[in-house]
Amino acid sequence: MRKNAFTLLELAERLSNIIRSEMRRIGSTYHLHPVHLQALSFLKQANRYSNTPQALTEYLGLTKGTVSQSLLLLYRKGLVARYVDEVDKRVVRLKLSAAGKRLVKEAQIAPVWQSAAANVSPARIKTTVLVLLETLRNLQAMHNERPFGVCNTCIHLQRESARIYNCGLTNDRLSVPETRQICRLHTPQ
Amino acid sequence: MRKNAFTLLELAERLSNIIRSEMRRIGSTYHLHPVHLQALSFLKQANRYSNTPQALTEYLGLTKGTVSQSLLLLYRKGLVARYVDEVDKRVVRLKLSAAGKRLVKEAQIAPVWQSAAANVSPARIKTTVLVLLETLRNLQAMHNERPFGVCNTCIHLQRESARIYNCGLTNDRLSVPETRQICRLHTPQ
DNA sequence: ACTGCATGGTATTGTATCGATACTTTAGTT
DNA sequence: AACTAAAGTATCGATACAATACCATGCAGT
Repeated sequence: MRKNAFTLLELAERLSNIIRSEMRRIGSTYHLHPVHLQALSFLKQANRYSNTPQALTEYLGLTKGTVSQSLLLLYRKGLVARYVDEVDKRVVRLKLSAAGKRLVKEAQIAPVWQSAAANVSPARIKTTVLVLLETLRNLQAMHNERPFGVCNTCIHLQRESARIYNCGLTNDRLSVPETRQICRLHTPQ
Repeated sequence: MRKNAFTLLELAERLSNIIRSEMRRIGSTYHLHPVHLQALSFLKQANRYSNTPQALTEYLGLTKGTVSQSLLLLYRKGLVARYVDEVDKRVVRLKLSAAGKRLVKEAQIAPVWQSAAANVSPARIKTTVLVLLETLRNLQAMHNERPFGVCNTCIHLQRESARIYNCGLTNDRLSVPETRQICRLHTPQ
C-alpha cells in the first residue's frame, strides 16, 4: 500500500513532466508558456462565477500578482478580453477573444493522450479516473483548495424543467451549456 | 472512450498543478524551485549510467543548457557534488552531498499523497498504476523519450547468482541495491 | 597521425515566470 | 465617516528556460 501510493506519486510526477514538456513544445509555436495554455483552456471553460483573475489564480495555484502578469501578456497578444464588472467594479471579467478561442482549439494536447490510452479498456480507464479523482479531491481538501468542477456534478444544481437549471447557491438561472462549464464554487456531490 | 481519455488528461493536469504547487511550497523553505527538488530526487535514485547532466536533462524534458544552470545552483548551495569521469573526460558525474541527501529526506511530498490515497483499495490503486504506466510508456515512445525505470523491470537484467546481477547491455556487474536504482538505458520487459 | 564529426558540457544573453511587497480602487461594516 | 476586506495592478529581484555559441573529449575514416 505505501509502496503503491509512492508509485502513484512517481507516475503523476512523470506524467506531469511530460505534460509540461508537451505544452512547452506546442506553446513555443505561439511563444506561449505552459501556464498560458492552461489559462486559455481554463477561460474557455469557466462559467460566469469563474471568469476572473482571482478564480484563475486559485485554479493554477499561483499568486495573484503572477497571474495578473500572465493575463497582461495574453491581453497584449490579443488572446483575452478584459472588462470591469458592472455590479462589482473591483472585479475584472475575462473572456477569450476570437483569436484566443482559435488558439485553444489548435493547441490541443488531448489527441496525443487519446492515442496513448487507446488500448486500455474503458472499465480500467474508468477505475483510473475515479481513483485519481478521489485522490485529487483529498489533496485539494488538505490544501483548502476549491475543487473546481462542472455544475453537472455539483450539489447546488437544481433542475427546474427540461432545459432550465438553477444554482441553489447563487439562485441564478443556468442554461444547459452553462451546466457543463467549470465553476469555482463547485461542491462535489 | 474519447470522453474518458479527455478526463484522464484533465485529471493529470490538475494533479500536475497540485504537485507543482506543493513542491513550490516545500521548496520555498530552502529557496528551491520545483525543478530543483525533482533533480535532487532523481540524483538520489540514479544509477551509475544515469548520474550525469545529460541523463537529468532527458529525465526532466528540458534543454541541457537549462539543466546545467540548475545544477550549478545546486552545486553552489552545496547540495550536489560534481566530478569528471575518469574514463570519458567529457562526462560529469553527479552525486548528492550529505546536505543534499538530508534535504531530499526532509522535503518529501509523498506522505501527503499516501494519506490522500489511503482510502482507496489496493486493487484499484494497482489498476490505476498500471493504466498510468501504460499511458506513460506510450507517451514516452511517441516522443522518443527514454522510459527511465529501475533495473528490476529491465529486459537487460540478468541474474547470475543469489546476490549477483548483470546488465546485459553494458556487461557490468550490479549489486542488489543497484538493481533498484533508476537507469536511463532502461528497456521495459 | 590527421581530419572531420559527434557528444557532453558550459557560458552568455534575452524573455518571462514567480513570489514578495506595496499600492489603488471598490465594497461592505460599524 | 472611518475602518477593513477584497480584487487587481505595479514593481522588483531571482532565476527558469530556450537559443546560440562555444570548448573539450572521443571516435571514425582515410
